[in-house]
Amino acid sequence: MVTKFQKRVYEKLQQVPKGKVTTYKELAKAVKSKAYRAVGTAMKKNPFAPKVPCHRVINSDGYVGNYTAPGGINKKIELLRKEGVIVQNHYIDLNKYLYIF
DNA sequence: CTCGTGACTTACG
DNA sequence: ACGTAAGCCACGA
Repeated sequence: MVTKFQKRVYEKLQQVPKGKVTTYKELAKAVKSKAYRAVGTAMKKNPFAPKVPCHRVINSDGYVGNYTAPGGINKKIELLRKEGVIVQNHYIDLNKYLYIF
């Protein structure tokens, strides 16, 4: 099922424009919560894909993180590059691509 | 209700 | 700088 918490997260995530990314931390902050891990769990579920761009969510350091969908982490990077995001060795330049709500 | 798990973060040695 | 441990929250069994 889709919990209220997840809805909030997905809604915020949809605000991230193409060519930009956000971090689990920022996303959690955006929903006034510190459930960084729960955010990750929500992405894993992602009942609204591809409506919800879960591939635009990365770790606070710029590391792409994980990705359970078919294709794995590699696919995630592909998608990001297609959107114009430069990804190097699983890392993204937050100063250029981090989207702040 | 309690326990275990995870697409995380921060602190410490 | 790097690896490990602890802290965190939400969710399913």
